[in-house]
Amino acid sequence: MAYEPLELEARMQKRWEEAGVARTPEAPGRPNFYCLEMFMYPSGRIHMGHVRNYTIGDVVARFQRMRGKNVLHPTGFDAFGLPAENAAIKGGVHPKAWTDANMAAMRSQLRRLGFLYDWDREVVTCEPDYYRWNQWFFLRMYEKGLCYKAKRPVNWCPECATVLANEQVENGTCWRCHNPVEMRELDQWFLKLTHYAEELLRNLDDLTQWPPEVVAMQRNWIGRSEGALVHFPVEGRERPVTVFTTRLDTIYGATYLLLAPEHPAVGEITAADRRPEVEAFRARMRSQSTHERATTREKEGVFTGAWALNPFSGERIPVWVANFVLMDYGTGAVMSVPAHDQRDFEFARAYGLPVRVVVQSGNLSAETLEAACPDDGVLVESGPFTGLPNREAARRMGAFLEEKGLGQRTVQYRIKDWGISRQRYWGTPIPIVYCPECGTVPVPERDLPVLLPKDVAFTGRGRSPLATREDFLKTPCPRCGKEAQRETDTMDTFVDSSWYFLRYTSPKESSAPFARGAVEAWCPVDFYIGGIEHATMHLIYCRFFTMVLRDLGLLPFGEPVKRLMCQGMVIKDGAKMSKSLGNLVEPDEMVARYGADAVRLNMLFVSPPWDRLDWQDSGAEGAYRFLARVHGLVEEWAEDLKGPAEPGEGPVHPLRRKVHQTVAKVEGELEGRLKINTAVAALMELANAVLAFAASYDRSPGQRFVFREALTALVQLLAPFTPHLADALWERLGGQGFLVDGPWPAWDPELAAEEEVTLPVQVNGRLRAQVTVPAGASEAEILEAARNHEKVRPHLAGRTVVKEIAVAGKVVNFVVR
RNA sequence: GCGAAAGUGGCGGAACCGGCAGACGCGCAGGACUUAGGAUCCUGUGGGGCAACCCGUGGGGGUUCGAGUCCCCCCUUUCGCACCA
Repeated sequence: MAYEPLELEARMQKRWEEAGVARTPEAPGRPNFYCLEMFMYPSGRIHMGHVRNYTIGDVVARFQRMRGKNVLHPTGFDAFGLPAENAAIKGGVHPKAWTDANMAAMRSQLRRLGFLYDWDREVVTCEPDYYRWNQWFFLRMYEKGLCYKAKRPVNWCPECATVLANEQVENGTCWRCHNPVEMRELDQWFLKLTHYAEELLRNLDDLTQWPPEVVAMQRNWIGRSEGALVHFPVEGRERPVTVFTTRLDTIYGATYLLLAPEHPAVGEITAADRRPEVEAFRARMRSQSTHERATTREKEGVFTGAWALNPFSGERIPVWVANFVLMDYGTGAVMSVPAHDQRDFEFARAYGLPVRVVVQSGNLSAETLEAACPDDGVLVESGPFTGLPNREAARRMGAFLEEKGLGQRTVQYRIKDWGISRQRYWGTPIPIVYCPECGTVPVPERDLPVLLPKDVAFTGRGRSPLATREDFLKTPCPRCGKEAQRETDTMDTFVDSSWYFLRYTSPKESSAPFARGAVEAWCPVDFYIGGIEHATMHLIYCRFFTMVLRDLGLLPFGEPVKRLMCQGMVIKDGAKMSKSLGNLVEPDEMVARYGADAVRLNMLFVSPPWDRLDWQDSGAEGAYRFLARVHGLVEEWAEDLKGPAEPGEGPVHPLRRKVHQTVAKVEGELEGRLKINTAVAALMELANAVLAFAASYDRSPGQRFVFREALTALVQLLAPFTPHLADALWERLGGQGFLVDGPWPAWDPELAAEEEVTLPVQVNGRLRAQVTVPAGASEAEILEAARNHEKVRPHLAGRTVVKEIAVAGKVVNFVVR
């Protein structure tokens, strides 16, 4: 029978379904393993990026189950979000209907690919059963002071008509639509990410099974820096201006002060002496978009007319406003030290402000300086601190600062609190009521969930659509009963994805977000796979949530994921696959042609999982041919292999050795470094060896034993990669049940060991011959064999052997003169 | 600009600890079987000589008996951050 993957796969999937093989096993006494892939946004259809991500996960999940573990391998949908709402605005479909239709289509695509998901545990975040717990967490955090409302300048995307979190702004543009982001002063709900900044940073050291680039990106994102707050008295202002600096040692070189255009002190200190140019400058800065501000490199500024006092030197220095000083980092004010900071240097040169060297690291002179010098050195012109090495000086100056009440040492983080308010419909309603009497009142737990109303007007602009529903908006105050108004913003969908992995452990739990016992049994996640684009969004947020839930007493651990892998991007014609570029490749057509097994295998084989993969439609054909050969082998010999077989006497048959080596190789890859492409290559090698063996197979019991062992092992090893074919062939060979429940073949190191080794023989490092010696040969025996090799002798003749090197199992090298 | 990763046949890639460079596959070439083949099977496939041998992992230097792998300089590509004081 020819290899007909469509028929075969349909048959196997039906039988898996009937037998319920995907149900999560919870056998007592077996170790648990939680294999998770980042769940999907229901954008429409599955594309090759999904196929790659989920195939890698499926291989690991199936392998671990074959190894005898209980494996939790769930999936679901990150079902809230803007595209559903945009579709509603554009096409008049309700976001729920749009989402449901997409999920149905994607589910069937996933099933077709044969992924072993326990669909009974599916989590869909737009369901009230799920999002009520978002509201519940919100209230718990509110009680603990980890959730608060504040009026703050926030990132606003005019295109999406909503606020964005700091993490969701890329290069001054919206992470979703890539239009320029503006700053707007809005009342927003925030989660206190900064409360965990230190722990988020510190724990990174322990995430040794995370890709180092993700750790680096998070470290950079958290952006810890040690420094000091220093108060500079300003003439004509009661309160001083406080700056943040990491270079307190350079304070004697601070020749002027800089304020961000938005700094509140600017208005106060210019009030006495209204300088129109200051207001004009601020107005111009205000009119710039975030993107414009972020990309302008020229240093621009204007003198405020005010003067400050350097608290260390007592020097009178001018106060300027500058475009490159950011209001949202530090205090929005900096002391400018042009000799030792490049930005300050450029500014000073542009406006003719004084440059003073205060850390001498050679023979720097203010007159000849061409760029700022940030190097370490010895303090000069620094009052009582002159002569000290600058690092030592920084310590003493910090102590001095605090002693004299001039400021304090502090730590600054770049990471900010997480703004979660979204002025949109398709998300979790924020469970807050505003009462004219009682103020901000949290919705009592017994009234959860606050249901998202179905019918609203999708204006797509301005206020949240929820505000258009009087019956949603107006509600009695939970505290005093008077008429009050609900919060109409919804939550950022990243809240939904911050804890979904916990919900999978007990998805039907109705009295809590998750069952404590179930979470303790399965979590933290053993292996998590997803795209690196979430390095500073989802992967920070879910770590934060885990810490918060731990501190709320809900979890016994503070890190969600033990091992993380980021699969490489699937690109097409040099560009990332995306709907907007129109280069999405869906698996369906190829699956219809070559079968799911071939598509999966090709995806795994063609490059290491974490490398970028430029998609070529042609690849699956090779995988198909390989599978057809294996299929043909089993079809041809299955009957014969039922005949008498016994292990023969004498040396280990080379095919047996290859079998045991291959099991060791594949097992090692799937257990360890996961360079899955080389595991697939090893399977192909084994298949080639079996094919070659079959050509001279003599049907003796001894050979039959070797043949049967080899073919059986090959089929078992294929099971995680190409489960349909493997199960079908397993049945053909007389195997019981489905391979996902094992057994995984055992390998014997003695059978895998080579009896002879072939060593390269070099003369002066150049390859001259190869010698084959017994595996246990001594150094002397190896050298003897090498010396006498006919191709080596001429190279040694008439020369003096200076050195003989024999590295067991590796190489022989003669150094001659 | 700063930071990280990477550069290997016509292509995807392999070489895990410094030890035979190019596993495995695609493609290509020749052959077999065929009415035919874009099916299947066999053989070959880094370059030059077609033998001995020489050259070869972005370029240049170095360490070593031995370097794709380690060190220094340079080039290129990709990714991340982007005035973080």
